[in-house]
Amino acid sequence: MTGKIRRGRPRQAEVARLAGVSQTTVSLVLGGNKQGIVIQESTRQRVLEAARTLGYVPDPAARRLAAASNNLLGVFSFTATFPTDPAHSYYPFLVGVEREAAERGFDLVLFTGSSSGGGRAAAPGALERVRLADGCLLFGRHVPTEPLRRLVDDGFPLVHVGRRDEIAELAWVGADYVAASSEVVAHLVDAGHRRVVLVREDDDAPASTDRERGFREGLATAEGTVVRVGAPARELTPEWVLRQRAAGVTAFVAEETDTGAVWRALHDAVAAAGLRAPEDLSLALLGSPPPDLPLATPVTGFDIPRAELGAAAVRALTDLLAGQRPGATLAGCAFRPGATSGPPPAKEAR
Amino acid sequence: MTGKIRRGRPRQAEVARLAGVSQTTVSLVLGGNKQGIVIQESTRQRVLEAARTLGYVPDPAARRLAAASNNLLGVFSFTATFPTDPAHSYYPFLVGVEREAAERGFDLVLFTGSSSGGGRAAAPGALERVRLADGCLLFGRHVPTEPLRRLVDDGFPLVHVGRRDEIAELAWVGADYVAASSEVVAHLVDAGHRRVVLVREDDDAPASTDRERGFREGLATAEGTVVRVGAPARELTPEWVLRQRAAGVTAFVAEETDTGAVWRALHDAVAAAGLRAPEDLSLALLGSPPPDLPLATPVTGFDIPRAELGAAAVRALTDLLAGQRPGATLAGCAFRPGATSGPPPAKEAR
DNA sequence: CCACTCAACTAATACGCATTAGCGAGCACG
DNA sequence: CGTGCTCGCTAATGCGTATTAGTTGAGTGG
Repeated sequence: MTGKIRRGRPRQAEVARLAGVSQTTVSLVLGGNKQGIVIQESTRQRVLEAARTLGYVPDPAARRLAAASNNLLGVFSFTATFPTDPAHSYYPFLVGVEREAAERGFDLVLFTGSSSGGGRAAAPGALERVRLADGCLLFGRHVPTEPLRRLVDDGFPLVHVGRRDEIAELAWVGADYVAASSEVVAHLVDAGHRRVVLVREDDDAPASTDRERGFREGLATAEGTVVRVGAPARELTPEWVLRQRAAGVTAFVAEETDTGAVWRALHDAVAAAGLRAPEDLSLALLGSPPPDLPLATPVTGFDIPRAELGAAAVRALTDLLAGQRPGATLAGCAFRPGATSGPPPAKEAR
Repeated sequence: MTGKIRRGRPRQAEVARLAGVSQTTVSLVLGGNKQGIVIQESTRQRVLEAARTLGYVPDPAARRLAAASNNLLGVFSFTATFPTDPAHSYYPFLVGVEREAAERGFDLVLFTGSSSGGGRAAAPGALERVRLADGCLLFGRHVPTEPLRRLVDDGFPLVHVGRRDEIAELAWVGADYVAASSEVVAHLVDAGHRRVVLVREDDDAPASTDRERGFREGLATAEGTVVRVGAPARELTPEWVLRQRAAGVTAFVAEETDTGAVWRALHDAVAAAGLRAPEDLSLALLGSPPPDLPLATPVTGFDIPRAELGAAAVRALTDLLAGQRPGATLAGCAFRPGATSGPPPAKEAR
């Protein structure tokens, strides 16, 4: 059978033969030539010409094996990178990742191991595959610690997108939720609110605690309470809202989570109580509203610069590759004035 | 520079030393051992034990070098894979691609060469980079023929997503636009329309000509005109719409393109003319509306099974890799009744 | 004119694993 | 007691590239 023609990829040796030089010379011309070995221009040109003619492309595996690099950056997440529902995807990050990687001459390897069968269970050792690339970007909060530590200990360049503290040596880039949350709350306080409530999930993810910290910072002299809810939809009732208002609360702040459950519940409770923002009270969201819940009015809050974070992650990773220790990047979030907040209602102010 | 400290990962050789066997034996025990070489159980156990003790993990690069394939499928397009505007992206295809690739144990390489700098000009030889993978998926209508031919001639496994006829040996998978377009138009004709206009871009991509063919087939006895526009937004004016109507046209059909420009322009022109679908005229789209243009009413047209096409492309590619010739796949599109079409307005019918 | 440097390459080797060929011991058979 | 086999394992080699250690031929200086 002729079908299995493995003629495909030309090797350096073939380029060498065509150019009438040694394989070493080809490697020197086409590879990095970090040693600064001098090659005559005419020879160089002959080699380049031959390589172009044959369509030579270096083998990433061989390159990697020979202890160099292969211009490949990995992208790994433990959920599918392209889930059926785009709302849960890393698409916004990937926009920045692709742009920045292209700019720096890297191609991207999407490790699909995690999503095998479209199911949940990741194959054991799936993470190990990333070693094919020069370095790897990690997405999502659910990357298990143990296999990760292995890679980190071996000095494999890794950058986690999103804050990640339990492995000290693991580089990460994240958004500055503290500053952004603080800014949103300060905006409310400036508008005249004296009592503000933060509603958050009962969960201690860094993203949540950061927001709470920012909330407190932004309060300054105003008074704030934090309410932790386990089951938002059940606990955030219209009665609860009215009770808070009776106690003098004029502004409600919700944290953003994967599901947007807290914001949804708060929003629904307010509506069910017959109240409207910003006339009767002010509402703010520490993040962006879930994309599947298109509201007529834009919500006061902030936008996470996802594409920028993706790009920053690539930069951090290439820094690592260059042997530099990148400082953990904290990207600023853009304040979104929105239209769900304003001055507290007159009758209740002061 | 001392470089990376190599002490991290143990090699098969070290496992072998600890277990008191040869490296070959370790490879046999831990690797596939496709040859079915017999190893005594006690030896096997000793090797496994040693591997566990040292925390051995195979080096994918070395493994792939030795195995002459790297389990990498390429994804290439001449526009950015993740454009800033998700509407233009291949996301829906990628959903299927990722799923299917994962199922078959392949990782994906996204070649960013095409999008370098976010600009249009592709670096010369960008396509050559795909040789790094075992095979490659091609997206988009604008992949230039010449570099492509090179790869095909070399026997490099390639599958184009979307019909592609000018290179006979190039495998492709596509949607059956002819049948789907025909169905949509027939739906209009059945509803009573006697004069229908198709608006398409002035471009001869197979996807466009197929739609036009389907349009003609669907007309049957009704009368149809095809209008080619170069600059949709400028040429499709409200006046143009009114003129068509005066000439007896009661239904307008637009082709779907990457940008959705034609549909947008048509839609806007109709609205600007003060006309409404389906009361005053019928509108249909040979494809899906751009996702960033959320309309209240669903549009009459058809849905391209993008994820399914992506998956089919991966299957075709792995078939090629296995040495089989895959038949070109034509996936059927689902008719979408929508609510922008109906019977022609009474006063003008007949 | 000979040791000596320098430019421009090349030969040889390492990387970690898979695979192929082969080797020694034990055993059955004639 | 020699031939032939099978079992269980190992030595050797190759994959494609990067790197290190030469090698050669031309020029330089004394």
